[in-house]
Amino acid sequence: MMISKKSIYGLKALLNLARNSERGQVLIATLAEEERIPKKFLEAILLALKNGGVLSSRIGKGGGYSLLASPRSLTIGRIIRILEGDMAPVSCLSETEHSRCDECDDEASCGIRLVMADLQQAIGSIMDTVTLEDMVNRSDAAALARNNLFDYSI
Amino acid sequence: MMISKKSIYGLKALLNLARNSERGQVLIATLAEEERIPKKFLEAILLALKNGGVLSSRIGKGGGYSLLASPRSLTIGRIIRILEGDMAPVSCLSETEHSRCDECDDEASCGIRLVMADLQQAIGSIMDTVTLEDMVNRSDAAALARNNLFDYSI
DNA sequence: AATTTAATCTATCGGCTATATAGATTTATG
DNA sequence: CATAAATCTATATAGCCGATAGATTAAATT
Repeated sequence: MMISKKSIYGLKALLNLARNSERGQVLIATLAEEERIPKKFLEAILLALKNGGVLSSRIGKGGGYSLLASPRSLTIGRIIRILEGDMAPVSCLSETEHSRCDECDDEASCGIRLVMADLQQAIGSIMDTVTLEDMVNRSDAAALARNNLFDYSI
Repeated sequence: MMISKKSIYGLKALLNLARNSERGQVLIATLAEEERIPKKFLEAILLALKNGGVLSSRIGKGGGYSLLASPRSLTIGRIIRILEGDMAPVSCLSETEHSRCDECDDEASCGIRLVMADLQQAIGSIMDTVTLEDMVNRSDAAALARNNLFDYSI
């Protein structure tokens, strides 16, 4: 039921890029350091995101990674699907490989599947709606609110 | 992001018990066979559910397991929490152990955490609402609809 | 008391996946 | 050509998931 570190790291890196669009190409090493992510691990993650069409990269001097999609159109769901593979709570609801349930005779009337389909729907309605930009904005708003509180409390 | 087999097995066993309330005490072996669950594995699951206050058991001849809570009041969320431990999408949102996030400076303004909190809320609003009885009813309704369709299509 | 039944406890195991690291290679820049 | 940086290949380690085996305890029946 938990999101992997891979996805968290990926999200952090993307959020960093979204926040610093003026920097152009950013080095893996820079992202790794700023977000405290194991560099080698981040390599694989960014590569996957590139293959997923979310990032572009340039090799060699002056190279690095940059966002391909706009933060306003890039949903967290798309990112998680690339890194996690799927967001189905049970395998018989997988969007990619329809691996049918070994154990249940009739999928259509499986009570568990029915509930899980609702759950999948609820998850999707958040994940496929919230964008990178939304996350940045919400984060900024929260930080601001916190600072204001801090100012007055002293 | 997926629910473990442990939870699926547990749910199936509980649904079986909910459907056959007239049987009284039911053997692990019976549940294992009817639901095609590895018996030894099911043992541990039922034991956990008993310790979670959901089942009662009787040892010895004529013994077995039976539901302690009523199917109408037993939510799927409660079951999953017992078997899965938690339903938090990220560890820093865990309900049990508040394991604070290693890597993020300020939890309150972490964009990822903010979205995941919404997700957790959405998940909970389903899981803590749907009961065993609901699942049985929905399953029956789906099976009925399917059979009717079948009747007319011939 | 003896026997049978069935849950409970203890221990273990293979395999898979998540996380992480190392080194070699390719591609581009100047 | 030298340098910089991504990319590829390979590996390691740990931990957890799913599953199994055997011994033990508790209750019921005879």
